[in-house]
Order: sequence, then C-alpha cells, then structure tokens
Amino acid sequence: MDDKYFAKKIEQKWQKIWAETGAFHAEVDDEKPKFYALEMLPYPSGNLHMGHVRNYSAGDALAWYKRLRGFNVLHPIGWDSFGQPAEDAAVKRGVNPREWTEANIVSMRGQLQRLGLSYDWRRQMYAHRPEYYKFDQWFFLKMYEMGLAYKKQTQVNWCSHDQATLSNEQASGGLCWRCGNPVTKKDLEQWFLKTTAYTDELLDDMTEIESGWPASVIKRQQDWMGRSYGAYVDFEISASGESLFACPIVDGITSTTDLGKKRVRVFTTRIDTIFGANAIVLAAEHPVIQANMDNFAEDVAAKIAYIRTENAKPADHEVEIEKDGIDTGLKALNPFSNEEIPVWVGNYVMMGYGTGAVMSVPAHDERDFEFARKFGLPVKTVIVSEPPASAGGNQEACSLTSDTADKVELGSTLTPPAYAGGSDGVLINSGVWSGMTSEEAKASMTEYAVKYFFGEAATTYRLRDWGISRQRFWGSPIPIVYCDDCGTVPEKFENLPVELPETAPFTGTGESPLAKVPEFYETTCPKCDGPARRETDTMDTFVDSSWYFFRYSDATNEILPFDPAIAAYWMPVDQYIGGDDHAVMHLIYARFWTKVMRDLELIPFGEPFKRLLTQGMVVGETFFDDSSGKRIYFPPDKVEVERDSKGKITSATAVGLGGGTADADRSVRTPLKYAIERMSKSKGNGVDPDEMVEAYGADAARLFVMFAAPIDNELVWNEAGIEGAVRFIQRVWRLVHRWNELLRTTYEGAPPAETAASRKLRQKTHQTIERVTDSLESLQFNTPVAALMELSNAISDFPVEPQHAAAEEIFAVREALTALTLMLTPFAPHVAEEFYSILVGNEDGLIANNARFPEFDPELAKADEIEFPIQVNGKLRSRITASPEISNEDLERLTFADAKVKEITDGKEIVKVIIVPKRLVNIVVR
RNA sequence: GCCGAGGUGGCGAAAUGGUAUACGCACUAGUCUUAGGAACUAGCGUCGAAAGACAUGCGAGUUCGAGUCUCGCCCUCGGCACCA
Repeated sequence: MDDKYFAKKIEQKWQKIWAETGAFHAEVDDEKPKFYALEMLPYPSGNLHMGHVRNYSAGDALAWYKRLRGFNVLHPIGWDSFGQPAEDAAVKRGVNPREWTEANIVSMRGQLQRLGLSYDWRRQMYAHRPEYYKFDQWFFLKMYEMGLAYKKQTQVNWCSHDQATLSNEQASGGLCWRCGNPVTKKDLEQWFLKTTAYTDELLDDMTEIESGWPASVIKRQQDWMGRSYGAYVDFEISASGESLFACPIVDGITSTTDLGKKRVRVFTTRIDTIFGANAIVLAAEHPVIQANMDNFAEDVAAKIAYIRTENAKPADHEVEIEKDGIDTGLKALNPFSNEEIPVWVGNYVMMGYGTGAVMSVPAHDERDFEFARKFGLPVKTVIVSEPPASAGGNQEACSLTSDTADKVELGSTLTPPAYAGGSDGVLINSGVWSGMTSEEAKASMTEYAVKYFFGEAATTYRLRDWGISRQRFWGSPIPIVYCDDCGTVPEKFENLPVELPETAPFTGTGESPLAKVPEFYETTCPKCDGPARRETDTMDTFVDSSWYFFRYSDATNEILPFDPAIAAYWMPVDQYIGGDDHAVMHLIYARFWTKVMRDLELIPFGEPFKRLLTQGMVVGETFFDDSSGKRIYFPPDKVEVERDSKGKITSATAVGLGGGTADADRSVRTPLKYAIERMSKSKGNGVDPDEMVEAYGADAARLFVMFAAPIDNELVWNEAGIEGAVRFIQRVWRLVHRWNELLRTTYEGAPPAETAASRKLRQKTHQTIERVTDSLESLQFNTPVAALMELSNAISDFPVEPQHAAAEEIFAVREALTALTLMLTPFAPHVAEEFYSILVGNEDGLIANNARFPEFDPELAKADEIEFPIQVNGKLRSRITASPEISNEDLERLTFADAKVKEITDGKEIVKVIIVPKRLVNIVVR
C-alpha cells in the first residue's frame, strides 16, 4: 500500500480488474433475489455534465448497496441516440449524423467508465442502431394491428426555430420543450398512438405505484391527463331572421334530431347549473362556426376571424388574455328550460377540449361571469349554499342570500351582476329540480337528458393521443407503405427493420429529408407487390425511451424485443432514478407502452417502475444578454461580477468581447442579466466531469456530489466543497495505512473482552451501520456520507497507538475499518476496493469475495451511558450522565441531587416531573 | 390566478414532538515545517467580561416541551395556465 492516496492509480487499477473479471455482469439466477436499478438513459451529446454525474452516482450507490446486500443486481446503461442535435449538426456542419452520434457515444462512454460506474456494459442499447429500432417498428406494427396506431390530418404544434413537430407534452405551456421558443400551429398528416385508450388505466393504476413515486410526479400526471366527469348536452340551434346556416355533422360535436333539427353538443361538469345558462359559447374553430363564416354578418365574421388568428399565435403566458367574443346571431334552445339563448363565439373556449362548445353559466363559473359582465349578459343564480327556509315546494318566490352575501332577487337579472360561486349546493330556479342538491340534480338531470335523447353522462380528458410523426431523418422510420391500389399498408414483420439510408439531403427546412431519398421511399407494396411509396416521416424519439428498459433484460434478441421469460425475472424496474422534468412525457409514454406490452401478453404487469426517485437539477450561475430577444450566454471568464456580502450577484458586466485590439476590447462593456440555471455547456455554466475526475478523482467527485445536498434538492454547484471529499478519503487512507500491518489478524470465535476504548469504538461502528443502512434504504445519500465521516473521525480519535494496542483494540479498529470500507463502497467504490483488498489479503474484489454489507448489532450499538438533558419549565438547565436503563425513580433522585437544579427549583412548587425514558427530564415548577 | 415544495449559522446542510445548528465548506489562532494552497490542535449562531439572554421567514395557538403539529400572513423556487 502506498503511503499516499493516488486517486488515478487506484481508479485505473480497479476499473481494469472490474472489466477483466466482468464484475458487474448480471445473469438470471433464480437462487438470488433480483434488483433492477435503472437511471434514465443519456442523450449522447458528447459531453457528460454534472447532472448526469449526480443521477448516475446515486444509481450506482444503490446498485452497489443492493449487491452487498446479496441481491442479483441488473444495472444497465444505453443511449438515447436518435434525435435532433445529430441532425442539427448535419445541417450546420455537414457531418453525418450516424458518425457524429457514434463518436459522441465513444467519448461519453469513456467519461462514464472513468467515473467507475458499475454497469453491465454488455447490455448497452443504442436507439439509432437497426437492431434496436427494428423493434420500435415491430411495436408500431403491433399497435397498428391493435388499432392503437392511426393517421389523421391535424393541427400540430410546430416549432419554427427547430423546424419540428411537437407532441402536446413537448409543447407544454406553448413553448418548445427543447429550445424554449414559442410554438405555433400547422396542418399536417400525422401518425398517432392511442394513448387515450389507456387514460383511465394510467390514472387508476397510480394506486399501485403511488407509495413508491414522488407525490408531485403523481399529481402532475393526474393534472396532465385531466379527467373530468360530467355530461354532454345537445342544444338545438336555429338561425334567426333571414340568414341560413350550415351544420356539418361531426361525430360527437354536432348532430341532427329525427325531425332534422340541428344540434350542437356541449360538455359540462355542472349540468345542475343549466337553468342558469345565458348563452352557448363556441370556439372560433368550431365546425359550425367555420361552416357559417359566409352567413354571418360582416362584423361577426371579421371578429371571429380575428379571434382565430389570435388563437393561432403563440401564447404569452405572462399576460392574461382578455375575454373577447361576439354574438353570432344564432339561437340555441335550452333543452331543460326551453329558453332561447344566444350562440356566441368566445376566445376562451378551446376547440381542443371537450366538444369546443360550452354553456355559459355566469353565476357559477368565473370565466363565464367575466364574459357576461364584459358583454352585459344576464346573470342568473341557480345554486345556493343552503336549502331555502321554506323547505319543500317551489321556492321561486323567496329571497335568499347567495354565497357572496349579496341580496338576490330570485328569478331576476341582477344589476350589478353578482358572482354566486362555483361550488356545489342546492338548486333554485330550476324547475322540478329545484330543492335538490347539486349531486342529486347531476344524476337526475343526466338521466333526463338520456331519456329524451339530448345528452348523456361523459368523461373527458385533457390527455390527447400521442402524435409521433416527425419530419426528420434521424429517427426510426415509420414502417408504413402507401400503395395506389391497396392504400395504407403496414410493412411485413419479416421485412423489418425498415432501415434508414446512409444519408439524406439535410436542409433544416422542416420537410422530411427521407422524402428526398428515392432509394428509401421507392418500394413495393407488401400486399400486391406493385410500386409503392414508403412513409417518409420518422418516429418521435420518446418512442425509443418508452421501452428501452425492457430491452436491457435481453439486449441481443433478434426475434423479439425481449424474451418474455427473461423479462419476467428482471422486470419491473425496482428503482428508477432521473430528473423530474420527465414527469409527464417520458413517464406517461413508458407507462402507456408497458400497458400495451401487457395486452400483447409479453409481460404480466402494467406498471414498469415500482419506485421512482427524481433527483434535483445541478445548476450554476449564468450570464446572458437578451436585448436581441434571444438569450446569448457569456462564459463566466468573460464576465465581471459584483456580489453582496452574502455572495449573491448584484451586477454582471461582459468585458473584452469587442472586435478590435485587446485594449479596445477591454473598453467594450456590456451589462448582462444573470440567473441560476440548469448546468449545460451551451450556457457556459457547465463543469466538465472529466476535469473533476482528473483533478480530484472519480471517488471524490462522486462522494461529494452525493454528500453536498439531499438528492431531491436543487444543487447549486460550488466546487469548493469537493476538496473536503478528497480530504476525507485521504484521512481514511491514512487510517488504513497506519493500522495496515495489524489488520490481517483475524479472530476465530467470539470477540475478546473489551476495553473502554474498544467498546466505545464498536458502539460507534454499530450505530453508524444502523444509520447508513436506514438512510440508504430510504434513498438518502447525503446523511450516510456524514455518518461515515463521523465514524472515520472516531477511528482517528481512537486513543491507542497501533503498536501499543491490545488484541481486543485491534479487533475493534479492524471491525470499524472493515465496516467503513464496505459502507464506503456505494460512494467511492475504487478506494473501497483497495481497502478491502488489504483487509482480505487478495485483489479479487468485493464481488468475487462475496462481500456483504455489515450488519448492525443492536446490543453493541447501545450506549452504556447517555446524557440526559434536564429542563426546568422546558428550558435546558443542566445535564446528567447515566445509564439509558436507569429507572425513573433513580433518574429523578439524581436530578434533584444536581446542584444546578437545586438552585433553580429552590423555593418553588414542583408541579410535576416529566421523565421521557432514554431522553430527558423536565421539571415543571410554579 | 391555481397547485406543489420550501424558508435553520458566512455557505451546503442535520435534527422518531424531547440537548437546534451533526457532517462538510469557508474563516480565525496555534503546532510542525526551508516552505505550505499539506497535516495536526483549538475555536467558530447573535449579544455579553461573565452569569446569562436571545435565536429555525413573521404573528398567533396546541403542549410540560414546537424547526417539527394547527391557523393566518410574508417571501423563494418549481409546475400548470381560460380544461367548461
């Protein structure tokens, strides 16, 4: 053993041994319990960043911990290697996306290997290789057979910056998830996967996983899928005056009655408020509105057109959009009250949700209220919080106090109008339903609507089907062929994979590059063998990440995505770790895909991830100039920063970025904005993990990242602390070195009698084992490191020199150092291996030696003396040292014998004495 | 606006309702060194000479006892954004 700790030497040594012995190769073993530890796979950008290091360090710590607990651990890694950056590089720099991607993987794999992560590298999957995407296509065809994949013309989310189609999830908030630019709408033919077929299951099955998932992720998925229970109600529509009107029949939105009356369907969750409806409000994109643009009065048509263009504009979320709309002149008949009410177009009604038509009930819906107030529409209260005083009978005539405490003259229009609140209550002014509770009325009125054929109970969802078509080259081709004779024909399974050509003309214009490659799209029809054309769109890359974790279980299967028998052993994933930015995209798609696989009978379960841990972002300071409308980032070394006494930035100025001479440069000063943002190379606030490993070693870097903050906290990067991690490892190194010669001594049978020093150390050792075990079981990674530091300090403080140590003392130190080594393994595996090799006298490694995590002995962990704080009226006044087993009587006697206690309680009445066993004494005096 | 998480030393952070600030960073003094940005020792919430008092965003409450539980505010961060 070297006198000093040389990180690089130790790390290279053990990485070599691990690779040569296949230490982390996992195989099915029915004798052992399995554990599948998984971290979200990286996109191979070419550079690892600290966020990756945090994610993978946590996953690796868990994998090591479970191995040492005797589990058969599957811990794989792979590459999310399809996607836009490769294509961007092709457009901008003319490189081949495949070569670019492969080169990036090589360099990133090197970075991961230098971190010493314990992966079974044999199981790598590469999304961009035909061996993998063949099965994206395989699944697509299966879904096509199941009716889960379909094509339709639709308005898609379009990012003009990236020139890309986005799914709803990717366009969340009206901004592109990748570049943050506003999203617009564009008409395109798109392939969809029917995620909506599983919405109820995706929601209801959350009960299976909610104990293992962060509540926030569960909540966000629920909100995203947005299930609401309500009813559809059909309103007859008619034109007033001379104007004709058109009513195209759109399934689920419009219809005609047997008598040929035209009807528009609205969705409401509050059918009980229908007697308060003052209008029907349609989206500007509603088919009935679209079809009648020529029939409307000029000003009406102009207004509608205006609203429609406004709607197509990217939304600015900082500004609340003012309610706008116009009365179309059409009339609707309230099927409950037979009241004729106007049909409006409103900018607050979205075509994409429900039926694109709502009934406006201003008294009980804030948006409708705002709308009614703006346009002077009547507001009629139909729900009150308490039943009317004269219970029973018809209460139309009595006066009531509404929710807002305004005096309400029933049945009349209010001036000024008052908002009565959106909560459930008791119905008034609602015909035969008056007097019912909202709950009763909802059921009864829905039943009534069904009976008379103008409505039904309905559940709507916010979640839409998943649009997977991308006009991109660097993705999995959609295995569909278009034949003039046979129409849309799925490719045959035996013809998979539909391989990407070597290259294509990359223009970045948003058209599919594959459409310009005849060798690719010219094909024969799988059905009639006639000439046909391939689909030239490729799949969204979230397809790849929806099932990759199944592929790891059987990574080289050429027939199937994976062998169901092998997956049955490894799956589901026991612990998944990744960023919570994937809460609604990846994690919904992966859950959806799993349910599809279950229905394909590949697997017998429907939830892929038993437990999920979302680690916080690693962030750093950024400096940028956004005066041009786009953020231009400046590297920190080009920025002068002023800070307040707390280290917070107060101003930042860019220097030396002018075009001229050095002196001229210095005079060019641009004031910058600053922020704390997720680390990335493009923002100039990234720390290169390779540099960290080079300077401090992988073990120290990993240990520090785990120690610095709780895993789910945001971590503001501060390099200063990492030296503490190096010092800690060096301290342990010196300890092992100091006791080295004596550690070989082993004892058969029971440990020898104990001295005070050895007993105290053993106590600390076992207390630490308990703490570290509990922490790791609950996925805390910062506190166990602190506990290990304490143990190492305790060994350092051991009051006996090695050369004077008695056998029992050597035993205690050996036990402590062995436990420390094993518990250090999850955080700093290389140096732990080195210590372990000294303890066992061979270099076969922890796994070959079948090393086990230390077990704690409660007897040894128990302290023989503890300090009891003595409080008087809850204030700490003194301390007494006694056995934790001391009787309450003895403890009370000792307490009152204490000089300090005597002084304070002297002359006061003792009201009571509270003794919490093994904790404290509190004397209450008056 | 709605939902969620959180506010503890100079900083990252610990604390089953029971000694607040463990562990680490930074800092201060010292020891050893030709030297130290190494190692070791000691100190380190605020006020105070001390005794002690006051300290977990602010204000109430429950309790023998509250960082922790309840209620009301304030602030920060994240998510959602007219979802009928």
